Amino acid sequence: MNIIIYEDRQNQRQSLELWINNHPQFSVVGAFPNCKNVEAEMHGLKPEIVLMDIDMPEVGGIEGVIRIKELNPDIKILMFTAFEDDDKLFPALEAGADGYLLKTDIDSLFPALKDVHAGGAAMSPGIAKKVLDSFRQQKTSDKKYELTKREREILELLTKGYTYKEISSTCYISMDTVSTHLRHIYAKLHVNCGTAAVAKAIKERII
Amino acid sequence: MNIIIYEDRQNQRQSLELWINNHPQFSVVGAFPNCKNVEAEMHGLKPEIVLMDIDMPEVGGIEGVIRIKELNPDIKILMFTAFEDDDKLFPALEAGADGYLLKTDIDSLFPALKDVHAGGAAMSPGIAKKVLDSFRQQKTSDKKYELTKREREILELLTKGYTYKEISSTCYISMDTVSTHLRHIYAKLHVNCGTAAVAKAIKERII
DNA sequence: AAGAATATCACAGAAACAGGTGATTGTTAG
DNA sequence: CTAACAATCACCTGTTTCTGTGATATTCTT
Repeated sequence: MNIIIYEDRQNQRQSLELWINNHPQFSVVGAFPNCKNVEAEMHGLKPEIVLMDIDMPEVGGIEGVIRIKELNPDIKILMFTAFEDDDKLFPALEAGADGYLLKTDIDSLFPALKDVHAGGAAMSPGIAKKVLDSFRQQKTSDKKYELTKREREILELLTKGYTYKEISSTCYISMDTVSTHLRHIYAKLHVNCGTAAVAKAIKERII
Repeated sequence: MNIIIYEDRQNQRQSLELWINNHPQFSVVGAFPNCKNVEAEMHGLKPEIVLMDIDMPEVGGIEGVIRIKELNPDIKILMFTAFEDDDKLFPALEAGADGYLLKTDIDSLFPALKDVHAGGAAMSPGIAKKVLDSFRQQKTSDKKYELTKREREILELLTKGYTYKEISSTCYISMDTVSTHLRHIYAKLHVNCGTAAVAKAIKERII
């Protein structure tokens, strides 16, 4: 399995390379301090897996992931970094990284390399937790604002872009009643216009 | 570490119990064929981790996760099942499972138990891949409507409930310009009012 | 039976918005 | 260079929405 390493600190890069090359199954075919020339390096060295640091001078790891995945999505990229904060994590995953391993988890490096090579994804447990949480975050509140059935109904029509007039004829009530209901809805959601209400309703899965 | 097992097949349940009890660090304090009485069982046996199958008669594993997490979110739940399909996976994660291990990955059971106990999440590589993919899939339609940077910026402010006036002063542009931008945005999104635009923007993860 | 919550309707003024037309200035890509 | 696009501004008109202040009828709870 051919691997390229991107890591700006020279001693880390070299010891990583040595250590990986010691494993019979893996072979480091290149190691670079940043992603300035990823395109050429991918073409020239044809790695199957890229081990990617994030914080690197000139062209960083997240930009590197974007470029590599654009070039060839089949090249697997395992982030290998000290960063655990969302600012780096989610952009990296969105860019298309196949895994995200913390450097403290170096024991899991070989299994992780095998996992991503097999088409799976590898993540440190804490990272996986963050991903799951963000995945769930969408489905949180529920009854918090205690809208009545009618209010929910009208709010839902509002999110569909209906005007007061359309809502009134859909529900067989007058526009003034629609207006009254929406007034109550705004008060309950602590907003003061339709767009904010719709935003809140959708984000918090009220409708 | 005290563990409860939910697994409908008796021989699997028993051999799992034996095997886990053999490990010095873990102790099975209960094993049941379905989730009919989770509430009582949680109260009586006070487990730290629940190992949860999905397909069980009467009350299944996903319903079990919902009930347990409602009762006490601190109890960690590791799904342990043969199902790899999205129909079971995502509902389980949404319900609040802390990990999802395939039965074929039984080698990873003890590390996974330790990971979830430590507050992390554990997933089989293939499962993690699905989660990452779904995570990314949301942020795809980014270019579908081809909004410009400025348009996205203004749309985002609109979703926050800003009025034209507020947007104009936030962006240091005139209200007429805001109006022009929004007109273009509505045209691109094929809507004709702010609420519909906001609804579409959030639902399709444009902002 | 009284009180609370829900759903309905009305009037009215001020503020905000939608849509049409038209124009200028950069920047970018062919 | 020119055409297309992005971003900006202006004016105008009619419509829609927001907000305040009321009122009535029904149902549900205590």
